[in-house]
Formats: sequence, structure tokens, C-alpha cells
Amino acid sequence: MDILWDSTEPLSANELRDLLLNPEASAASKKPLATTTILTVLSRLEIKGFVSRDRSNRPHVYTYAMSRADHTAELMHQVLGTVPDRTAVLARFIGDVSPQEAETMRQLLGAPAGPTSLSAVQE
Amino acid sequence: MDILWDSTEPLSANELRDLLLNPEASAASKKPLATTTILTVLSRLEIKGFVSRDRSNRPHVYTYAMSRADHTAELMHQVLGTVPDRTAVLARFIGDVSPQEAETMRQLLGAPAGPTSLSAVQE
DNA sequence: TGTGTTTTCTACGTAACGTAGAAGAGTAAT
DNA sequence: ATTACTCTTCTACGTTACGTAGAAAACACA
Repeated sequence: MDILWDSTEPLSANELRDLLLNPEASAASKKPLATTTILTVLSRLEIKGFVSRDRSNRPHVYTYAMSRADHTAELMHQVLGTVPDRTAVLARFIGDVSPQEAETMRQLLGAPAGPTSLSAVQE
Repeated sequence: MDILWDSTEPLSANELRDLLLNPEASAASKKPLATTTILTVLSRLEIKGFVSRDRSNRPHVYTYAMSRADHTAELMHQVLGTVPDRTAVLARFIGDVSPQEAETMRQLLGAPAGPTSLSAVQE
């Protein structure tokens, strides 16, 4: 669902439908989806605030309202928020990341405050 | 849903239903759920592997198959797994945790390897 | 062999998602 | 303006999961 759209960076219209056909890096040439289907989905996504559209020009163009990374991170926080003992979850979570990833996180956490430490990976 | 059950530590039967009525720490005394409802839900949870039951004794007793913390952590990993650029997500994620939590994570990541560092929070 | 307890089967309403046809709105050319 | 074509909105249907529970089958014990 978002998967397809989420991966697209810039804005687009129902040319999006074409993008779903020739998956740049993927494999199977999926069955063609009706344009209306795309529209419906986009509407629903808009309602949920996952996507925003520009109605000024006729072929409305859509853009994600939040980068995939932001969205995913938010989701993770949301999940983490469902539990009373956050620390325990974090412990398990960290216990399962690869050493390299652990290192990454260590670096990200490195400088106590300020977005400075993040700027390296920010974009 | 699991919420209620997830919080219960030991094993149980449909005495679980009673537990749902007097929420130890909660507030509203909810409407009583039919026992069969509980059973149905438990079955479904069992199918999904969230819960395991002991059929040996008549009032079957159920236990969670995974601690809430484990389950949540796994969920977080799962979410993280849906994206190509994990580092970006982690950056955002870490960028949004409270300072104390950041500190906690730093500690958890402290000792490069071994479950030693975790044992403090493990249980 | 009853009788009460527990479990399984079956079922219904609700909500979200994937998919799309039919109809309406806009726009450009004749 | 009228037409022709393109987008968008409305409406809809099938599927799946969830919450809830009644009816019926399985058991266990008196």
C-alpha cells in the first residue's frame, strides 16, 4: 500500500499508477491497477494524514505528509507507547540489534543533546 | 484486548473474566463479558501464537507465549524492518526520545556485547 | 446417569482495506 | 457553445480481522 507510494520521493499524480507497473528495482510486473483505485487509496491516505494533495492544478499532485523514516520512527514510538515498562522493551529491542546497528545507535546517542549528532545521518 | 491479558503475569483460565471486572488499578467497572467471548479471543490469540494453553487439566489454563516487553520489542523490530534505510529511522527515533530515555539507551548500549549490561533491567 | 462446568462451533455486526465501475466536474479543441 | 477527453468523486462489493456471544458438544463428578 503506502509501501509503493512511500518509496516515491517527489510529488506525483496518477502517473503513480504507471510507476507501480515498472518497479524500478523490483521483479514481477504486477497486474495493472485501475486509476480509480489509486485515487481511492490516495483519498483514504489523505484522510489519515499520510499524504497531502495539491488541488490547484487539475491533475492533483500528491506528496507524502511525512517521510518514510519519520513515519516509521513515529510508529515505533507509538508501539513503545503502548507498554508501561518502556525500559524493559528498549532493553529487548537493543538486545536484538546487530552489532553494527548498536554502534550506529551509540553514535546517534553520542552527544548528549542538540541535533548536532544527528545531522550526519539526518539526510 | 491482549492489553488486559498481556498484563497478567501467571497462567489462568476464565477466571480471567473476573479479572477483567475488577481492574486492580484501573477505574471503570466494565460490563461483564461472556465467558465464551474470552474463550473465543483466547483461541484466536493461540492461533496467532500470542498465547499458549495447557489442555491437560480441564479448566485449560493459558499463558502468554511471549512477555509483553518481548512482544513489543519484536513489533518494533518488525516495523523497523519494513524500511530500507534503517539508520534514518533510528536517527528519527532516537531524536524523539526523552533525555532520560536516551540515557537509558546509552547505558543499555554501553558494554559492546554480552547480556551483562542488560541483566540490570532484564527482570 | 444426571447435572453443572467448560470448550468448541457457528454466527452476526462493525470496521478497514483492496479494487473498481458509474457518474460528475474541468478543460481544451472544434 | 458543444463535444470529447481527462480527472475526480461517489458508491459499492468482496475479504479479512475483531468484538461479542448463543447453542451445542465434551467432560467430570456425584
